[in-house]
Amino acid sequence: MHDDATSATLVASRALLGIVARSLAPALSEVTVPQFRVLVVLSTAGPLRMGDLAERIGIHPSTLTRTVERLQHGGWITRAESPESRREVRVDLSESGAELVSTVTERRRALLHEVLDSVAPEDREAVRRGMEAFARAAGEPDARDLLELGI
Amino acid sequence: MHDDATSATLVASRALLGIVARSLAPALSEVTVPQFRVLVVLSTAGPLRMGDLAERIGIHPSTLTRTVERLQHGGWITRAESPESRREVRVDLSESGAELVSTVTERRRALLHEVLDSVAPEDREAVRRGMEAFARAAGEPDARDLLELGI
DNA sequence: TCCAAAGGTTGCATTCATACAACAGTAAGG
DNA sequence: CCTTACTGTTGTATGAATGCAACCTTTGGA
Repeated sequence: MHDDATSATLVASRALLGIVARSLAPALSEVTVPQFRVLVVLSTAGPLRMGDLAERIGIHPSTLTRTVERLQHGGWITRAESPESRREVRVDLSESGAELVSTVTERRRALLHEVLDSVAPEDREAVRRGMEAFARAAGEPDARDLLELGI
Repeated sequence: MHDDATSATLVASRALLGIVARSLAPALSEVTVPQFRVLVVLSTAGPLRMGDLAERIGIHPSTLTRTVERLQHGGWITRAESPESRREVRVDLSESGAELVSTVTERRRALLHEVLDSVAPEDREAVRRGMEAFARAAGEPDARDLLELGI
């Protein structure tokens, strides 16, 4: 019965994907997708130990060592001995790293705003209400799923 | 003025991304993202010559040669001499390849349907109308943008 | 004090994507 | 015909992600 809504949402999802992709583009010219994943996790979870970070992302610690090495070299993160234990390594976003992530978010927001500017005024309330209802029904997406796309 | 709608859309976009990611997961356990890109282009554009395909995806022809080699080896595409000119190579989806792509689309549709199932009935019309209005305002996303995400 | 567990890193090996340059075969125009 | 342009592939090189196994440090417990 709500196949119309499904189709409409499918189409809208394509449009949204375009926006997401465009918001991501500048970041992906600086770092790779797996690298950006690391930055995103750090930006939402805060500083983490290598092991925990690897665990969250779902990669082997040795892989993370190399990726983090590259990120540090690029100045996107900081790596320091943990204050608690000298064998633990604490990774955190650098200023540039935090900025890179927030650039993406802001750009996405700006692009959305732009689109909504061109929504017919009489439809705007439906968009707000529809999107809210949809988000409510979908619930928070699993972080693991989002990471798959590097987001 | 429509900041509420922007925020709502931003949140909804995260939910949608989760769905897109989940719909993509099974395919990405079979082929890589760049490989899937090739399949998607073929599924929308139909059979193409190597050169045109490389052009659409935006990669070097020699890169495509290798990627196509892997896809053919996996049985996802077919490669044949063009009927028009013996120096041209015509690439097309195999049955498995077409199936892989449609699996993703169908899965996405199913997941969306499921979410919409749990939208409060009184909101359903708003979702449909809102999504339609949004998609209309956003327009067709640039194929280049979508490819960025491998979609 | 000494040994086992915890936490990371290094060595090593693969796979993939990527591009450039050089090349081979084919088509088309003169 | 013969030369030039077109099409795609091979040779070569690089960089990134990835995992496993071995290893070094540091902790913590006995």
